[in-house]
Amino acid sequence: MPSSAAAKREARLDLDRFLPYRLSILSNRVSGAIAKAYSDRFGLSIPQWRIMAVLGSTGGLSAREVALRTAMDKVQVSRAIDSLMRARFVARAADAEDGRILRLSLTPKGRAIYDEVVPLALHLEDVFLSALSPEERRQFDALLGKLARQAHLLG
Amino acid sequence: MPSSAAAKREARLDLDRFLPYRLSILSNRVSGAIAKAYSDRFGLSIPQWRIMAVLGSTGGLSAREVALRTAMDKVQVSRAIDSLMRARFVARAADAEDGRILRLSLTPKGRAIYDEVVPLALHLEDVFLSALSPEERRQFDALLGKLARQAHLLG
DNA sequence: AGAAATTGGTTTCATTTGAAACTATATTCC
DNA sequence: GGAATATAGTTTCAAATGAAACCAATTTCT
Repeated sequence: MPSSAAAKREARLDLDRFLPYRLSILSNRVSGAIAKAYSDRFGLSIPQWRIMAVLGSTGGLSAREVALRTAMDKVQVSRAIDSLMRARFVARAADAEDGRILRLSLTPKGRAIYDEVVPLALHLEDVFLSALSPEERRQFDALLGKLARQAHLLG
Repeated sequence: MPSSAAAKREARLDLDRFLPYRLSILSNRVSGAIAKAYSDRFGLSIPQWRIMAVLGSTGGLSAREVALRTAMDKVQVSRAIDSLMRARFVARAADAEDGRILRLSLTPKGRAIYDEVVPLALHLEDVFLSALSPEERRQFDALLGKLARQAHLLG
């Protein structure tokens, strides 16, 4: 069933050349650097910030919809929302039609933080990507898209 | 201080286009799929497997060296080694010169597992990368290298 | 030589995490 | 209409995690 690279016996695997591993290291480094910036300046964790990010561009989502968009699980979302509500960054209101659903949105205070964090986020992305030329960025973007679709199938 | 993309006011940020986020999702999906395969078939966690992987290609490393190569922290390494030793996949012996150091290696049993897992790992990598043409794989490899170096600076 | 500082590795403790159980509302099926 | 099932969201409990404290062996400095 393996095809090309999978050798016969005495197979070797060099972690430094194993793409899933390299991807994981890179992602952790980048997320770590960003998490530190958010946390230092705004006291936000990555899950908290992700929720702010989706609510900042689309208000009125339910927790479940937030979970779908952020690829977080519902427990994590529930807990992050809890802390964001205690910090008064996020508010919620019952849905008019479905009593199980709570619609979430940024408070003015939350919006103010959002407006500060977004430029920081974009700046960090920019610094990270400054290692690539514009053409390379487009390539990377496209390749990431293809791989994401592929990974979706494996999942 | 931000430069290009960081807009003025009413800044928006679409998570789906934010590269650090996309990278994180992709990496988690891929690692998750691989972790499941290792765990289902061999009962190995990702940290455990990473240690097996480095010891498989270079025996006689110390825990510290393993930690360096795998980008894991020393607590995590210590614990994973503990479990691998209980499973008799890994053995260790005191270093002749430095009494603090314990040199690690795969046992025959560990080597046998390693020889089974490597083809599986390479196969999964292959399936994952089958979304890309050979040329695209080379590109992705190169871009990942550039970004890793860049991320190293930020870290 | 011996005190002080370093380094390899483990343990402790508090926090984070996720799976499964749970509550409450909606929907489906008879 | 009402029992059975499904869905939104929260809570519980056990395991994974990491920072800091810790132990032991080594090196450095005087």
